Amino acid sequence: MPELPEVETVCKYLRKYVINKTIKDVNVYELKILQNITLKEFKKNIQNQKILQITRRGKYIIFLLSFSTLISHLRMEGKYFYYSEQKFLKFHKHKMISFCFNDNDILIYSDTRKFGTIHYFLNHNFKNNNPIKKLGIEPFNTNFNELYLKKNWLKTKKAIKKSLLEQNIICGIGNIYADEILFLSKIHPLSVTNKLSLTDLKKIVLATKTILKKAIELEGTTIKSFSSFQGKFSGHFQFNLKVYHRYNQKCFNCNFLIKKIKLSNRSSFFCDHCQIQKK
DNA sequence: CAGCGTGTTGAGGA
DNA sequence: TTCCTCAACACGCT
Repeated sequence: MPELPEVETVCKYLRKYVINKTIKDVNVYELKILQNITLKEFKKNIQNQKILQITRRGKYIIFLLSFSTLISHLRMEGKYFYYSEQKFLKFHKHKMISFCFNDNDILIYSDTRKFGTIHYFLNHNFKNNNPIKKLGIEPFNTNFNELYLKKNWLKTKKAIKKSLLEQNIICGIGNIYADEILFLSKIHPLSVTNKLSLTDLKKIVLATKTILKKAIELEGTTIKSFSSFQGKFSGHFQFNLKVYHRYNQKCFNCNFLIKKIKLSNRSSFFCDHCQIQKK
């Protein structure tokens, strides 16, 4: 579900509700959510820590606590819910973890497919550790430009669509926005990555920044199940999608029909007529 | 009932 | 090394 704009939106709402709250206790319902720490150690350490800051890196949400760091990934369907009453806990069939604050408000992480993860560090030194360590550049970083891509894609022969999804080069782009970026850049998803010209790379950079910025403004894309917070805030970027999910519909530029192919088992939508393939 | 999927990882093979 | 496909994770939806 969530790509950079959706995660950014979730962060925005989380900040609104839980900044400066102190965690009293935590309940873990699905042990597998904890990636790098035992339940015992986690529970012991997190008590009485205050949430100082909430930031995003790639598709990860980073909770900076008084003396530790909690890093959450929503994978496909993870969602946060916030309540002032404990009784709402029982309505969440797929909850993986819940936090209870000093004022007895609660934050629930719910995930129907249970793919979500939490990494927990006993300090603030998370940047030099996985999963954050392996992430590539942020799309809004000023150093993200055509020269960065040229350098990193010099030897990359795979399809450009796949390259865009590699989080260790650029982080935050997922299947939806990759298709949209390539459409706006007029580049075919099967184009060989290192055959792209500097001009093409420049187009990709510009399209990436433009699309992600717009999607953040519209609070993300709601196709199937995405809601950013409390299950009731959904995005509006779906009304701005130019190719994604538009199979067999007319291209907004040229009226040819949008095509759909499978690339690494993921759907790719594109316009065969507008998007040029470099072999 | 079978197939699908907005994400990530690892195995196995070419 | 590099790249690919497939499976796994688990569930609701079509």
